Amino acid sequence: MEQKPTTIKEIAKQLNISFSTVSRALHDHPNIGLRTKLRVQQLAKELHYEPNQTAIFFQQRKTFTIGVIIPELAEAFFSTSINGIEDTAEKNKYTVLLGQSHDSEEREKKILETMKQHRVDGVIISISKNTVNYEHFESLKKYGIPVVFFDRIPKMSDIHYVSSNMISGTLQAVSFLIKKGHRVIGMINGPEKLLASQERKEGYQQSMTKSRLKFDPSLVVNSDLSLTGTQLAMEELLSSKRKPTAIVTFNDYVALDAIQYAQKRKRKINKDICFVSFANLPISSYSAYPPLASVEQYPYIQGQKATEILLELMNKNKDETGQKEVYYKIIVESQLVLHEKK
Amino acid sequence: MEQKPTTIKEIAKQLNISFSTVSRALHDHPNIGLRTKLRVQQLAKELHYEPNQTAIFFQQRKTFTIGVIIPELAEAFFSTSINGIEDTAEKNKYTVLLGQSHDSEEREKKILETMKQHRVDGVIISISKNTVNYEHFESLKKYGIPVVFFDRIPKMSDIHYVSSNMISGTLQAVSFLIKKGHRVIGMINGPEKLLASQERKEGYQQSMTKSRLKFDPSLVVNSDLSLTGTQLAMEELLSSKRKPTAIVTFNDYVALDAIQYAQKRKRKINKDICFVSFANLPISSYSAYPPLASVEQYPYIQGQKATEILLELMNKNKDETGQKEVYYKIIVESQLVLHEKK
DNA sequence: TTAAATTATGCAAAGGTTTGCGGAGAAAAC
DNA sequence: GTTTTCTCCGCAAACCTTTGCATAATTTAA
Repeated sequence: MEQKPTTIKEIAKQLNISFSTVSRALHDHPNIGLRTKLRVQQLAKELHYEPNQTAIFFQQRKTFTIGVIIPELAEAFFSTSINGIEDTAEKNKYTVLLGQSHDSEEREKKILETMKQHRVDGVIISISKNTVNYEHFESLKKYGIPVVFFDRIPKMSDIHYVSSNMISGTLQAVSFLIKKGHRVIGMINGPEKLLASQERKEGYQQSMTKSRLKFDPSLVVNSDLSLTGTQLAMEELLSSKRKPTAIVTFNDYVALDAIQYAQKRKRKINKDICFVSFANLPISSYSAYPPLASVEQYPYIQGQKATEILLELMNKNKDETGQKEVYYKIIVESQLVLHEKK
Repeated sequence: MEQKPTTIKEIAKQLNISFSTVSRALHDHPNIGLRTKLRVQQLAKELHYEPNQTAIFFQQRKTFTIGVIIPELAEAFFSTSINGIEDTAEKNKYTVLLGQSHDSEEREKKILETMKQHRVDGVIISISKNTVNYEHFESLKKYGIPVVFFDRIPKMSDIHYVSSNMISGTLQAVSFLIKKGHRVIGMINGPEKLLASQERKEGYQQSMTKSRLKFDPSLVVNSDLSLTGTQLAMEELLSSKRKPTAIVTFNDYVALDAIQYAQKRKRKINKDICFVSFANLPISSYSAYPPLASVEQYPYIQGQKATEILLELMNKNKDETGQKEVYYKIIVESQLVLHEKK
């Protein structure tokens, strides 16, 4: 019973005109008679004509598809940013091909490979925290597939990216704690390789200097963001000589793990020790002891911006090629959000 | 600088053979001389030949893409099930085109439309809770695009689906509470239209009857799953004449909202009132008062199964067409998981 | 050697669409 | 009435690949 989709040829045959005429009629091409145009559009509707996109993709060397690769969908930050990506893409008639690296470089490569084969028009990517090799990104360039990075950005020059301002975000967070009277402030940072970690450290250092406090590098420890990684980091901080009374954590997940660990170690949350973190996830509003405040990074906007840049890059290609490229480096401001006590 | 991708024609020209030979050489076709095969494969590698998938898609009338539509990526249940889908798809060389309905029927339709245009080979969908009209699903059938539903399933006959066994899940949940001594048990159910809601009610009723307890329909209230919806539902239960000492909620999000509301109303959690819910999300492990237990629905497995069915449907099409169709109705068993006290 | 069987290669069509170019026919200008 | 100018439409190529069928080349059998 499966009906074959109507084609332009079919319409042409029934109307006894050439299929190029049909094509033009359907596209409101100027060189077309009003009469025939209407006849064609009429019949097209009757036969439920729908253009064969695969043919068009092929013909136009374009797929109106963008590939999106992120580490982990389950993390609220990423699923929210995908909302921004998807909405923007949809508005511009693009669809989203999704891939998760699960923080494996190998998977990341493989997904990128598949996407290249699927001839995506562009790629948005937040790299795996374990990715050390950047060749697979370079290779996309050769094929003229534009790439926009966001949030987790590789240390490469000549790339487009959008990220949130971690330096100023950290500044806000640390200043907030200092204003509350804390003098010894620890930091559980993420993997050192990540740009985001470096910026947090930078921001931490800046605000300490600003307030004429000593910057003690031993108070900045790294976690690989896993539960045990965070616990190790906490252990290190809690057993440090200069007992920190407040800790800034890499994100809310780390914060929650850290808080649980602090409780296990008999620290009274918000008395013995306070927490401030990043991401401002809804999860923390349900938590028993949420961090005092969290730096909102506006993932939706980041996704949106990244997509807008990509759209521009994908369309530019046609017109002005060969000009020296300008690289977009968009910084989305972050904002410390206080968690109200209930 | 942008190099044009190598085509089969290019290889053929350089080797002075016909491009059909090249095609066959690259596919290890039996009718091909070993010498030429090697020569071709050698050159293909040198020129970094990569087949133009869009051409192949077009030629084969297949895109190796499956569309996945879910209500909300941010919900852990769905993002986990997508993991199952993506992994299974990837293993079979399929890619995933993603769309979120955000629980809007209109968006759902639109996404489906776009996916149809993109000529996806099949669709996996968990429908929006506000979808009342099912025409857009029917229409896919006409085009021979197989659809597999999961978790949120429309009330249609002749469909393929996978869902978790809510009846037995609810049975486990309620029995658990009864065994703990509760006699008056309330339920905050989801929207009545959802099959999942009906099944929960069914399970609730069954276990009451089984234990020779009276089934009181006024103890089963519905929430639209929003915060206020849940609060309204809670208000109704708390003000009911027969004070329930335990409540089964539609999912963990509802549970957390309900628990917060109960606290606001000065109920002591796990003393005055206990909660059991569905989904078993990691979120609840961070919560101050998580539900006592939660019914794990194995979203990853659901996604996996749905994809496996879809793969089968997509491949069947070719061979045996016209046979009367068999509809898959896969029930994934659910499992009550107790939350340890710490 | 030659005929027969086998193996390797080429030809050409098909899949649906867009688009530059040329030409037919009609309207306008002289 | 002839030429010029438009307006509208058809032809055909191109995008790249796969594949059935025919044919050329080679091997095997007689």
